[in-house]
Amino acid sequence: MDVFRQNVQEMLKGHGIDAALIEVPPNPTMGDFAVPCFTLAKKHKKSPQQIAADIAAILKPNAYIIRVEANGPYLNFFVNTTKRAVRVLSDIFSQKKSYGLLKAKGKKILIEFPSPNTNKPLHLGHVRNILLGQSISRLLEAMGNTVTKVNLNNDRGVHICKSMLAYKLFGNNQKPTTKTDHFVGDYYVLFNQKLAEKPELEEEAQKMLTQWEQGDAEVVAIWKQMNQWALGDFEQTYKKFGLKFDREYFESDIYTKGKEMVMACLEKGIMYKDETGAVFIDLTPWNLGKKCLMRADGTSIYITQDLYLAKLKHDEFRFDRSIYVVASEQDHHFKVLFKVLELMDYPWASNLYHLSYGMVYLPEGKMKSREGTVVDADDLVEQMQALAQTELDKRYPELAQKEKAERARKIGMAALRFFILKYDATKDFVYHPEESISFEGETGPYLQYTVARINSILKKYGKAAEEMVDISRFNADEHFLIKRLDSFPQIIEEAADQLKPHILTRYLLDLGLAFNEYYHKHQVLQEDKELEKARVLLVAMVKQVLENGLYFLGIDVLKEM
RNA sequence: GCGCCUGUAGCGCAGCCUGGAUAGCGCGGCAGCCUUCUAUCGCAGGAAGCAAGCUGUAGGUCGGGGGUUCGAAUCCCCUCAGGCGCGCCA
Repeated sequence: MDVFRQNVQEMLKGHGIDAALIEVPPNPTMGDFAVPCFTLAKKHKKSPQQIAADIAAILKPNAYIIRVEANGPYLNFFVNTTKRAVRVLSDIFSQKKSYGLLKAKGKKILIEFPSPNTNKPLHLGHVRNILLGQSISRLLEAMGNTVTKVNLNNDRGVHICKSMLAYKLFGNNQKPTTKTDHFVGDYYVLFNQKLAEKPELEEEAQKMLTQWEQGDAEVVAIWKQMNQWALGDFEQTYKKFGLKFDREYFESDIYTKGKEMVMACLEKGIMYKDETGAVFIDLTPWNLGKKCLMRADGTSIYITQDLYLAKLKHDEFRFDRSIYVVASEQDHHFKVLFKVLELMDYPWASNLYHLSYGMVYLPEGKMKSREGTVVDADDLVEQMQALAQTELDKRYPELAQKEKAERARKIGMAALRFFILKYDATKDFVYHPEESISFEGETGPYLQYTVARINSILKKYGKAAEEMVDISRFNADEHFLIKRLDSFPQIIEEAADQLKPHILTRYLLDLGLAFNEYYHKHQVLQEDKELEKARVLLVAMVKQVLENGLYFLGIDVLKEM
């Protein structure tokens, strides 16, 4: 715990004030810590104002807390800003990239994402999924956990058969001419178009699934071919996001094991067969209704394989916690899944967690993959980079093509990542490409630009920042910046504990904003060399923290914009 | 019908879990700083606003009602509106 807060706690010990009452005042001019005295009023039969004044008069400041003031019904504590500055700056200076990291937690955490279906390419929704998964993985690692990233390929089921059927009927054995996952997706769209004319296709797709499960040679051959196309080029998309998995699962490998688990439950009486022969579980006591786990014809259902996969993941990794990053549309599915596993008596069932996230819309409206009106992930990445490129062309027509393309890539991705991660995951939002790439406002490029500005100052300074500076030269604005830097480790911990990257984005914007205000008010490089040295250290540390924070969002910084 | 999520300035969001001091931030307004072949370390006046920065300013029944509390955006109940789900799809 923070040495300053500890001091406040100790000061309050003899006054019957619970440490839980200590809070941070809304405004920095009110001090660094505060205690509201309302609750003491009854006990002491005095007004809170009087109590605050009385206690303030008795409390003795020390080396850490240099001032205690009564402010109306509040007790306000002011820390020794010099001591804080020394500690914060030397922490960042010595820890560099590790500033904000914690070794303590040491849990084994599994995180599953983005788990695509192999009948269509990745789209905007997957992008949110991937960005959340990556960011949360990094945050959890920062807390000293071992994070295992796994991906489940949903490569079997009726939906897969639909694109297969369309290809079989209308594909004329054509080979892909486009990115191969897109090629597969086009047949899924085609299926749904043809379905409007020929409703019997629905039944045919279902029949195809049965044939697939029975190992029909022709069906399996089409399946293999199309899956290879889909999966092969998913890799390309993952690469653009720098995404690698520690373990990949395939639904086609595991679904039969799920059926075995269901059969076992049937024997134990946890599940039952209805009059048609389909297997159900009754979850009405938990207000989750009845759930079918196996069809009368013996074919498996999505949840069936998920039952086994949960167990398999535990068998393989002995996780302390297993996180599923999946859209909120499936909230119900996961409630059911976790409840069934609990009823099956797996002790680890309580360590499963569904990280649910909302929809992403575009200004044009909702995406429908059946109609092919999705925003494709690859197109989106490309579009963002093109937007960044245009911006750079305007500003630096002289810049070498190669350098410009590299900057455009980083800026485009930063725009995308930051815009998507800045929203609370539970919420739906509209993605505005143009707005996200703006260099002003709450964007990734704004923060990259802030870092680039600092780089520019440091470059002009010409030397490395030195640790030993005259702290007494810092003014209130500088101490305010330092206070911000001081809170970074807590922010990381909070974002990691709550699995909420948006807490971090908010912090980084605050810090960036605070720095830019400072930048305009005070000149870093100047005549007074002692002051210059101190300011150089401060801005270098601001840069370090911005970079550390952006890392957890997967955003690269640039030397120059 | 039932369940879950959401409702905070013109628009987009944070704050709600862990109740406290004037409800923050961004975009857009307005007024400036400023910029105008480099303000990413720099700065005369005028004009313009092409601007990736900053300041000030306007703008709020925290969806509505009730309750708990010394104190409610925050907790509880009711209610209205929107989204998602309640599949032998995934």
